[in-house]
Amino acid sequence: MKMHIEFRHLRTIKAIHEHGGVARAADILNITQSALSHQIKGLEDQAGVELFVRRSKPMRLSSAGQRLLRAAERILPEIEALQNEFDGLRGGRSGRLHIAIECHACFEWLFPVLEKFRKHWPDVDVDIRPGLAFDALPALQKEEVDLVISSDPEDIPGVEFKHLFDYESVFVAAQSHPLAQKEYITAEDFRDQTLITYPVERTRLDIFSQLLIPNKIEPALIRQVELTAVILLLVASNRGVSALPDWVIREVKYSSDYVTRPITPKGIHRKLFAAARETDLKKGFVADLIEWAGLEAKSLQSY
Amino acid sequence: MKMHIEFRHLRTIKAIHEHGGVARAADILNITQSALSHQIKGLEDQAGVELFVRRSKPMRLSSAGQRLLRAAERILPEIEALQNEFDGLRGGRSGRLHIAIECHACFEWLFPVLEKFRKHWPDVDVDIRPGLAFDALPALQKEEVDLVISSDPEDIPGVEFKHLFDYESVFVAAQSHPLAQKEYITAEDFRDQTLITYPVERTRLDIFSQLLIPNKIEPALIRQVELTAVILLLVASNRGVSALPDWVIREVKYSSDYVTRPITPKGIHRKLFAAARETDLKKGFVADLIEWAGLEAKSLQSY
DNA sequence: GATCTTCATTAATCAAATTCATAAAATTAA
DNA sequence: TTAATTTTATGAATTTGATTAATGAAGATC
Repeated sequence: MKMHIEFRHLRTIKAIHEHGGVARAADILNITQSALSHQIKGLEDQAGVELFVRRSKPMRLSSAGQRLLRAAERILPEIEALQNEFDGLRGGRSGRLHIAIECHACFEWLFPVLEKFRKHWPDVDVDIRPGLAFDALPALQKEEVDLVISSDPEDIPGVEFKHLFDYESVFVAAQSHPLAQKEYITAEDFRDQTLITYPVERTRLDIFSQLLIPNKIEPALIRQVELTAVILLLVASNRGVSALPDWVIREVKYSSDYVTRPITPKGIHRKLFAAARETDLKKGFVADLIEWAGLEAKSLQSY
Repeated sequence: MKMHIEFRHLRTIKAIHEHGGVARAADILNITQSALSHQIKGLEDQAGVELFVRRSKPMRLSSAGQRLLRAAERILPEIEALQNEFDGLRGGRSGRLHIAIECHACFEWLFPVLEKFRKHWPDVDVDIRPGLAFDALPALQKEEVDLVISSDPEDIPGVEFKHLFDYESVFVAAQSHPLAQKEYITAEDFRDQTLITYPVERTRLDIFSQLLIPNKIEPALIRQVELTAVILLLVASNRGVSALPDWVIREVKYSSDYVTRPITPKGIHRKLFAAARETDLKKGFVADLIEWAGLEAKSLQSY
């Protein structure tokens, strides 16, 4: 009454069927014929079912045996794929790279990087997860995510922040907008404006975290828009103002009817980092992605 | 460097994930915590991959571990279903009943029987296979098929023929047909007729095996038609004559513009049998099907 | 900081898969 | 037909490897 079905049994059934006989199967499986005979007997005992028809000599699968064979043919490839995947994982050829981005606009430059990445590391399972952007760093520690794009480095054991590039958060408005006349923009200037932002928490928007929250200023109206191109469109047609990373504006040029101005006399300057677990940084594909992200960033700066 | 992935490992991964921790999982699996620890270590060694993150205490699945979990959740239900199926098989509740029919017309009375059967034995995998009707008996021995409906019992070891019912193969023609005047039909009568038959080999048609072949008579034309109703339609509209089991004609009455006559003075009388392996005859569902087939046959006779 | 969990490790034990040697049954060849 | 060959089954010995018990270390929790 012991002995469960094991992979060994599935392999046995498959081999016996494919090579027509226990002896031949035993050869293929590098095992004695006796072992297979015992194995089958054991399996038939515990299942309480005849797996083979023994009327004629090279014994054939019974109907129950055929049912088992079908299961084997579905299950075995699955487990082999898994083994291969682990082999690839060990060799660093395959793996998982789930990226959490804290900065919404980062889609813009991340996509071309991921395109290149996909080509070079086809066996790596890439994904972007903007959803859990809030507590991305804990998720990184828990291995729920493998890379975080963030502007706020923290000192977390086991997690390393790699500097990607610097950027400036700039004010954008239509050419005809009154504030377009000013040399630079201040917090006060936003008080009676319609501010267009990405649909994320305020704390994750530079304009709030760096300017409006410290100065306790609330814009007249906030309008949330998903796509960068649409934000710029709305700004150009004077439906509001916005604050965006400088490279976004250089990249997306659907209209030139807007102007940019620094925010505060010195401007809001920020850095962007890629955070990954130290153990993962040794992996080729993680290192590559970070390197390519830096390169892509540079090419954006050089306009 | 030994140890393959086994079902035990899949169950372990699943249990650890579901119950959040090795100790709790061990409890569920009726095994010591130590055993699981060893098991995981062994698996990680052979896969060469860390399956768990051990940074924090109730340890969590790593990305590789999550991949393994996904596989486990696909594979385990499959093997459990198989176990249940075998349990049912042992109890005679489930099983396979693939039927080969040698007589084409038998569809007619077999379908209602199978309807009843399906209701009483929902876990039995029923199928009709008219395709391999030629060498059905060898297929029965090889367990490629489980029941054969045949008119020609043979003495095969391990196979038993159960008598179902007697029938007569009768001649059918339009009322206006010249042969409709005769008391009975002879082989000679077919020489200048268009004979309508089912699209199967001649040897499997009573009219050929019992009359035309022994008498070396060839009909003027043979037309093959699949459906019984269509055969009777064609006969009624005088496009040819046919020979069918008497119960078929009683059953299908789309037209009454045809008459039936015995073939030869005594008529062609035949018996129909169900053949099954002796070992299967003990099974409840096989016995039931044969019994119900007999009953259905009787109800056909009683018109 | 003391206590309680949770997991890892070592050595011993125990179960079961495999092997070896051999028999039995069926198939094929002579 | 017998003889030779192939194929599967069996029993006892062996080896493998999974499990356990006992204990230690490292977090977590209060």
